[in-house]
Amino acid sequence: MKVTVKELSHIANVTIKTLYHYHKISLLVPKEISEAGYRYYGADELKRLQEILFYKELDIPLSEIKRLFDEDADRTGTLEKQKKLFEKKIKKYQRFVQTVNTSLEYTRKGENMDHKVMFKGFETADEWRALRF
Amino acid sequence: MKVTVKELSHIANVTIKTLYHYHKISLLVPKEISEAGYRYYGADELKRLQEILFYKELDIPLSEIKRLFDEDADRTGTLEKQKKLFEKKIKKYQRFVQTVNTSLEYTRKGENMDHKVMFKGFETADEWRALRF
DNA sequence: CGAACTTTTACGTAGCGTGATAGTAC
DNA sequence: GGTACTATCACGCTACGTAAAAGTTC
Repeated sequence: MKVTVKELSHIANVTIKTLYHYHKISLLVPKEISEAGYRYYGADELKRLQEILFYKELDIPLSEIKRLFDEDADRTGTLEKQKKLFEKKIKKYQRFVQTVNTSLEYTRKGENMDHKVMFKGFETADEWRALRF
Repeated sequence: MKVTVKELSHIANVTIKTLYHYHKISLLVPKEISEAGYRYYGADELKRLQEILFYKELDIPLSEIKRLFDEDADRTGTLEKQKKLFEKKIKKYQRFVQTVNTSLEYTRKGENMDHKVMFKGFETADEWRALRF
C-alpha cells in the first residue's frame, strides 16, 4: 500500500501542510520518497498518524508525542495508554458539567459562590494529583 | 469585594500574565484601576473569568469568546450553552474510546483496518454535521 | 526602609495557515 | 502538453511564557 500526501490528507482529515510539518520535525516520516522528493506513506505510517492524532486530541505537544513513541514503540501499549487518557478526559469534563450546574443554581438563587466551588475543575497539576473521586 | 492580580491568579489558577493579556485585549477588564495602574477585580469579573475559562476548555479562541459575550451577556444563557458544549465534548471523546477499542481488536487479530474506521472521530465539521448517533 | 508586589516592554515559542514560486506526474 | 499535484521557502498568527527594568505598597 502506498498513498500520496493528498490521499492521506483526505483519509485522516489533516492538511498537507500538517504532513509536511510532521515530516520536517521527524514525527511522521514517509515510507518512501521519490527522486523528485514526493512523499508516499504506507500502512504503518497510517497507524502512526492515527496515534499522533489521538495524542493531539489529548492536548499533548508534538515534542512530547515524539518522546512517547521513542519510549514505547508498541502499538497495543500506546492505544491502551491513550484509552486511559481519554477516559480521564471524560471524567474531567464531567466535573466541568457539575461545576456549571452548581453555578447555574447559585445564579438562579442569586447567591454568591465560594471561589473554590466556582473554579472546581481548574485545579493545578499538583492539586489534581491530590484529589480523590 | 476586591482582589489583586495575585489573589485572582491563585483563585482561578491562571498566571498574572494571562490576566494582563486578557486586559490588553479587553476580554477581562478590571473593575477598578488605581492611580499607579494596579488592577483590582470584583465579583462580576470572577464570574466572567470563570466563563472565559470554560470556553477555553471548549477550545474556543479568545476572539470568538469576546464575540460570544457581546451577543449574549446573560450568565444563565452562557452557562447553559457551555453545558451543552461540554456534553458534546464528552460524546466526542466517547467516540474516540470506541475507535481506540476497535483499533486494539484489529491489532490483536493482526488484521488490517479500513481507513474510515481507523479515523472515526476525526471527521471534518461538515461531515460531523451530517452524522446521526 | 526593605520585601513583596505590580507595571509595561520585548523577545521567544508552538503548530501550523496562507500564499508564492517552481518543479513534477501522467 | 496541459492540468493537477507536489516541494520548499517565507512570513503571519494565537496565546501566552519568560525574563528584565522600573515604579508601588505597607
